[in-house]
Amino acid sequence: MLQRISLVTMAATRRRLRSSSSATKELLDDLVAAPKKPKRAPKVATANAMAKERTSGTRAKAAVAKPGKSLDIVALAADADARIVYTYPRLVQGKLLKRYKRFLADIQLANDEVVTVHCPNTGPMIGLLDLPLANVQLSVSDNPKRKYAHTLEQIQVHNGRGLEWVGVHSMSANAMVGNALRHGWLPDVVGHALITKITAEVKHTAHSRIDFVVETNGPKTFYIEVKSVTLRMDNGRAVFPDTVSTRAQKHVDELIALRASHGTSIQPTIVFLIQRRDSTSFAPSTVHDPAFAALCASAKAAGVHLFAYACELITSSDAGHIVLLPGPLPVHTDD
DNA sequence: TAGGTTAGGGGCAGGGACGA
DNA sequence: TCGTCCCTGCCCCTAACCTA
Repeated sequence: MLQRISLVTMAATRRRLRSSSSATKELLDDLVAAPKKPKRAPKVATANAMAKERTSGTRAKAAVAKPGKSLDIVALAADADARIVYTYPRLVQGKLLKRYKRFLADIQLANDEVVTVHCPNTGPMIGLLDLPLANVQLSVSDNPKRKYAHTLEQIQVHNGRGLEWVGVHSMSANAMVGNALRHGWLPDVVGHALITKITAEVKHTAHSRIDFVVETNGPKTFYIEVKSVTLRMDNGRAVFPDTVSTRAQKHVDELIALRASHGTSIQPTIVFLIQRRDSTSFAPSTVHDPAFAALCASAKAAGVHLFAYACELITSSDAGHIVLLPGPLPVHTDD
């Protein structure tokens, strides 16, 4: 029986979340828990545990999904009041001097030391680089193999009304959605049936993986693709992508193909995770990638579900966590 | 032939998955 | 345990093509 449901007690969960030194590690260990072979301890940047592994290629007819990583399901949503989906055991503040070479940024720390950090967002980061010397939050890794110990996690932007933290770690969105699924915080996404199994990174074609496959005691299996959203327009609407993304187009195309090949036995779904709290709705960007927006409209018409959730960074003195905000937000695909 | 434009491809950093 | 593969997409370099 593949079903694995771990019972996490309320006290234990709260204890874990309070323990800043181990919270992230345990959360993420749980998130990617392997049945037998324990994984090595993830570092802060282990959001990459959910890193997508896809290759370009022709869209083959959906094959039988191959098993990926099984995720423990938290039967008792002990910390449902907090809805913490991600924890940074250690954060360092600084000011953004420049971002360059796609993966790098120079940051001035509080002691005036300038460090080069890894920037885990490969996009143009439109709207995030406007403020000179913007405040940033860095996570710190003790992995000796890393060239740069710091990872850029959050940038503070001005949204017209005030300062706002925006998460830039595009791969952490997968970890956040994974945790939300485990805790049952996305009932709109997977229906109200009992989740029996969550598998991450499931290979479903010769060249493609889906972020999550969620099985329930209902008739449908949910195939969920996660997209990280950082850009917000002046009208309060979050949009994705912020540049032409043929890869994102490909992913939507794959979900449409899944729907066409499997009918109603599976439910292809896209979850747009907005890594900021100041958005009131979401839309695929017709400005930055009209083809993607058109594909999303087609996908919706074909039966692919689109959801958008926002989250918020809560910081303490030198740590922080991400809280999933109530949702979903309205998704507009018709304009 | 020279200059400008466009297209294509590789490199970049980090880390998980997978196979040997 | 280790090596390899692959993901992200911008940037830069080179090649191909077009025009004057």
